[in-house]
Amino acid sequence: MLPTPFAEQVLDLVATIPAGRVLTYGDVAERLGSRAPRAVGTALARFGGGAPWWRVVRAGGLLPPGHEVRAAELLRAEGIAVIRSANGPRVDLENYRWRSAG
DNA sequence: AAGCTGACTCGCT
DNA sequence: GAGCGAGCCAGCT
Repeated sequence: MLPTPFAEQVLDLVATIPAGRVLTYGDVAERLGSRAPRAVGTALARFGGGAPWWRVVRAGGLLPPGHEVRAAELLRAEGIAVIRSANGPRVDLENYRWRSAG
């Protein structure tokens, strides 16, 4: 399967996220002028292999379902503190959320 | 063309 | 703070 144009946009943007910073699915979608965070997740699920998918987290800083452990390790390796909560591991968006345009 | 599914999000309890 | 339900968009069958 070839990446859809939307998926390519997602991968391209995710690739620009600096190490030590994170973005939410909603942020990625919004930066692409879209309102489909779910499509962002799908794109990373299918084609995220070559992109820093762990820098994309759910709203509230929650890690991607089914990839919490893997993402937590990679994030910690970049200096991002992963906090454990009942609903899953999460990062502090206030401190690590990436803002390239303010 | 119509319907189903999904690495989501927001509002309420 | 944590759990449940409805809403939205893009892709696939």
